[in-house]
Amino acid sequence: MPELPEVEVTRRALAAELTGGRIEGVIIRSPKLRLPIPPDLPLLLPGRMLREVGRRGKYLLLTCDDGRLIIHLGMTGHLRVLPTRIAAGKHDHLDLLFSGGRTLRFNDPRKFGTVLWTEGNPLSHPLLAGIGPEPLEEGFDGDYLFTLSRTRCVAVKQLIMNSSVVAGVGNIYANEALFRAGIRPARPAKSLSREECDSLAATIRLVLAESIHQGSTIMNFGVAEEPLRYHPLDFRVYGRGGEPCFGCGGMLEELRLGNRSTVFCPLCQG
DNA sequence: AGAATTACCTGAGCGC
DNA sequence: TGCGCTCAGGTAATTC
Repeated sequence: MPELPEVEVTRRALAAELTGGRIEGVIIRSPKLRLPIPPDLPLLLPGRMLREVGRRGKYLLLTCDDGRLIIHLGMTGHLRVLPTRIAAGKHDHLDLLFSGGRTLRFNDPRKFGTVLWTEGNPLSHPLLAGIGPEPLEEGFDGDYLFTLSRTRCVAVKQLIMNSSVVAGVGNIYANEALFRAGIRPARPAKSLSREECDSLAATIRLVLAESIHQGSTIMNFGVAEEPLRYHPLDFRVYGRGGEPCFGCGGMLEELRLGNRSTVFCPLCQG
């Protein structure tokens, strides 16, 4: 599932491929997403140039003349740039037809994704206004985490997955960051020391940056026949419950926190 | 305010 | 082969 690194890799690819392109047509094949695709996109978008591709958390912001598309990939959504017109398939919801014959295609089997249009300040849009600091930018560090966690009894893993606390940390990277910081996921957030908050913030930044870097090197964005390859990393704990810890060889344990699969090493994560 | 719960959705993997 | 079941999980909305 796309998490922040996958969204960032997608952002870079879209920016490289489509910045400066003009939207000539819009085809809504299936508007039915959790939030429906606005039916007036085919009237609104043609003639506008794509100026910039930004990101806020896991939301992509496709800034056009006098407005922008807000796109979230949900659990199973993906975007592809097709070099030519290619017949649509199952779960293809939306095509943006660009100048030069290229198509930006949005596909999402599970329909958790989002495509919206806004002409106001995107950061004050209801979906984006309450999102916490970007983990890779100024404002997210151990000091911030420490201060914020003093009154929180919730498990630290749930805290860092809360988008109002920090943007874009999903289940995979929450598991990975806690393992690499040596912190047990079920620890009450308020029990973390200042040093542990420093370590956790730094580790979140590290695992996200690593994955963005590796993802960028294997991007195959233009290949129509294949799904985008994400996740170049072999995860150290995610999906490995019951298997040996790479650190100590002991068996990784699995439990559920906030109804999310949680894997950790009982020895390495004190 | 913080925390817990639920709804949304389909494909994959499983046991039988 | 196929049926029915469980699981995967980001986010918003709802409730406590």
